[in-house]
Amino acid sequence: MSKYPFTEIEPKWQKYWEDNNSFRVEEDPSFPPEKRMYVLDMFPYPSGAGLHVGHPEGYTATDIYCRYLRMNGYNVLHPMGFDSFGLPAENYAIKTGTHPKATTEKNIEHFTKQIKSLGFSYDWSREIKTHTPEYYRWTQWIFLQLYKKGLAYESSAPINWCPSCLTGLANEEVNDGTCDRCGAQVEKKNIRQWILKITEYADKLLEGLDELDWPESIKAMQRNWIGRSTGADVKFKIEHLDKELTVYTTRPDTLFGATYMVLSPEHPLVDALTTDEHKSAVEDYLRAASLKSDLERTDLAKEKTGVFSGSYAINPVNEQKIPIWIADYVLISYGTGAIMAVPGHDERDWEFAKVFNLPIIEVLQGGNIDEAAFTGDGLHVNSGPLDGLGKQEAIDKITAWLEGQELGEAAVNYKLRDWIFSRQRYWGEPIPLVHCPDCGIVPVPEDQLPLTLPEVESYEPSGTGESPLARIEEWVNTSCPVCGKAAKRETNTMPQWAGSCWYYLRYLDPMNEGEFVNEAVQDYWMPVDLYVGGSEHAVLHLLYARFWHKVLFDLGVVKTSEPFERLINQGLITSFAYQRPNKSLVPVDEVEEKSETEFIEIATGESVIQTIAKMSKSLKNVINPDDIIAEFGADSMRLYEMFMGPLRVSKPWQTKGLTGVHRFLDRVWRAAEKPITSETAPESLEKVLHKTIKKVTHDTAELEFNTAISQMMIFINEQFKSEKLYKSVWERFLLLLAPYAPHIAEELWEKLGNEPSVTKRDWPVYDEAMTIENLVTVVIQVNGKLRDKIELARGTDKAEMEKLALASEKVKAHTSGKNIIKVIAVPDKLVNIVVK
RNA sequence: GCCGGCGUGGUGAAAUUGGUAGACACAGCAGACUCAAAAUCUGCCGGGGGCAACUCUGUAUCGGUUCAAGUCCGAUCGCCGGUACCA
Repeated sequence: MSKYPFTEIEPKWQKYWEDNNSFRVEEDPSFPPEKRMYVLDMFPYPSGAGLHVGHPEGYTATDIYCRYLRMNGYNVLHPMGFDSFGLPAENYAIKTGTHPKATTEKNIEHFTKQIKSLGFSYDWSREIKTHTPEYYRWTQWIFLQLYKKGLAYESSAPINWCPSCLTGLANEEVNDGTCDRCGAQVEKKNIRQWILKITEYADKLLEGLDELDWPESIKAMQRNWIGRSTGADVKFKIEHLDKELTVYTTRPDTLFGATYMVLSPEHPLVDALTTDEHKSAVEDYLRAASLKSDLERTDLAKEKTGVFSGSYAINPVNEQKIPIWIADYVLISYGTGAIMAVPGHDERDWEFAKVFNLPIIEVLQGGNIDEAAFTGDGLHVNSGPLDGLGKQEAIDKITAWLEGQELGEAAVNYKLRDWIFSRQRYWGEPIPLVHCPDCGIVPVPEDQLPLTLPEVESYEPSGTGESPLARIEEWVNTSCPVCGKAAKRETNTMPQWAGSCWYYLRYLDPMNEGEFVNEAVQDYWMPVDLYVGGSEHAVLHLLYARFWHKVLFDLGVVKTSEPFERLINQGLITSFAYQRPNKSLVPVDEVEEKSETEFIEIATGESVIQTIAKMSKSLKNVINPDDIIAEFGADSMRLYEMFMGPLRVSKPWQTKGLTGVHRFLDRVWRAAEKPITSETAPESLEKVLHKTIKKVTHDTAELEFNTAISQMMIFINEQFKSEKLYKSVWERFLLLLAPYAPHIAEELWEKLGNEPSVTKRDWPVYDEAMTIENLVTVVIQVNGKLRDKIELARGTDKAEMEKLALASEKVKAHTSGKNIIKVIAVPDKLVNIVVK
């Protein structure tokens, strides 16, 4: 394959852009507000593995879009940085003793080099790294604002504990009972933690979603995660005990069907409610439950277990005595940790009642409660005053009655839990608080920020679960900022999410030493007009960032209620892999390709099928962008990632497919070697150019890059037929190509004798009239089937079309001897003749 | 189970408001150039039937609406992502 000299021109133009600060951006007031765009990529965690092909996908998309916007007269903010606190560097430090800062900065250097080798138009002068004291000073400052607003509290409730990361995890960081980061089994553990009251913002986070231009799937995930439900809290009296038991239910209308109650094993009243007679059985059950992991309590164990406490509660609506059970299918973390069980109309309660032979009463008609719980709507029965009412009416009526009797009240609950914000680790932002024996918890004064990380000798967390910082005496021991007495620093650090919660704000004003971001600069750019990244951040990062932003909004320090106006998830880049008949996957290098559709596993000789899988080291199907750039060039890499398919869907990488776009660029290069003329181009070529400008303009604006590239290929195939290169046509084509393949476009632009740089030129315009053909192909159908095609002048009227259509010999063959019922003519499109 | 999304050639994919299904590529086949190969250029390329003109059929499956359905509606099957004892 002949290769155009991309190895020379790509570094040449990257150096040119850098030397000329081509992409540096300022808050220039001459751009009207609607011509200011903030286009943001999710910044990477600088892992030791370097860039993978997934990173450049989103980055290329935004780069093309930004270059396109600049050529259309926009002032574009397009920054890049690094999410550089994080566990892998610390774990590496534990293993090798290398300072996480050294590892991190080396990785950043590598990432920067890789990112720059793709020719992206970032304003590098705004680069931020979350691990630098200049940056995390303000992360700490924001934490203090949350603390002062009462949104941060200490607690030692049982939390998710990862025994491998030796740190606490938020609910959303646990997948199937395993740690989101390392995959280890998560345990329950009591340890002192800092927690952020994200639940206080549950409603705001929910409502804010409505106004956002985000994918529905992501909004649905966040709504589902917040999990708002409405119902009622109901108080139950307990027989022979002066205590009340409050339960939360979404179905207070089924109160007459409550035949027993269930407490979570961790419920505070368990002890008091257990009678002597049942004590040993209950204790055995509690012990067994505490030993179960989350995974065993949920995924694996659908079989209901439980134990009777010996006590009874009184149903407030009918004074019925109902037994109180203890069972681990009730979670302490949701609602009140206790439920009223209505086995007739709740699947879980039904299953439990079947196992323990508890009574099942029908209070709502419509199902067969001997077979299964009925959860639909219907008329109430056996429910006293609710009889004959439907679901919603009954809920309203009983809730009002409970409130009147002071037996309960309407209530709202959320699945969302507060956010465990502290990590017992070294490589994160120190939480800027001091524990004083007299004054209690005291914030570090803002003018003493940043509170920097001390040097440590060992990165191993202390055996007690405390952070390695706890062992640095000279750092931990400090004086109280209020009373001056000896005090101790908080030794927990912040989770990795902290830095990424607000980085988009710091890009606006990265050098500001007096405030986290200047107000006028915010007004100029915010909110983020387009945010592009992977859907793996659908709940975690995107929910946390929205939470912080809303807090900052309520504090009056940011002006928009939402940070990211429009969000797009790029699809995952997958790879081919091979699958055995039992569905297990085989690494690529253990398979031989017999033919296009036949593959065998070398070791066994068994045939396997080709399938699509995530890239992974174990499947040996990971593609390294460096190799691709070395062999085909950055422009080919960029173009291929966009040509593979729509940005938003996942698609498999095929290096073979890359040759197509590489050949296209090679053709562009060779086309430029033809003799240049300033003569007027033939109309046919000029027309193809206008169509190309139209399509590329539309598709680039809509981020439909794959079809824009197809159209440029059509243009070059047309241009290639010509012996000459028409300067005016060629120039405009190079401008279209520039956002997509900026290096070759710059080089060929210069080769035409033009001043660099193409990035500063105006986007070409098209003439609508030139995109329209005078002759159109009109299709003639008989009963909807294609029978003939005729070339007609554009705008031929219906009557004429019908006449010509009926005159067609091919049509006559299908209409002769039949009755023409109807003729439909769509101008410039088709004629359909309906016959019988 | 629930929520969200997707099913189009050998492969990646196009199809703007319902109006020629498969643009643009990859792979394949044939030819040109070449001593030869690579590269390049040209042509063919959903399936069945036919020497051919042509014809039947085809967008996961079944049904519906319409002059006309990949596109709209209903049901079913399959795949992907999320979530799951949240009362």
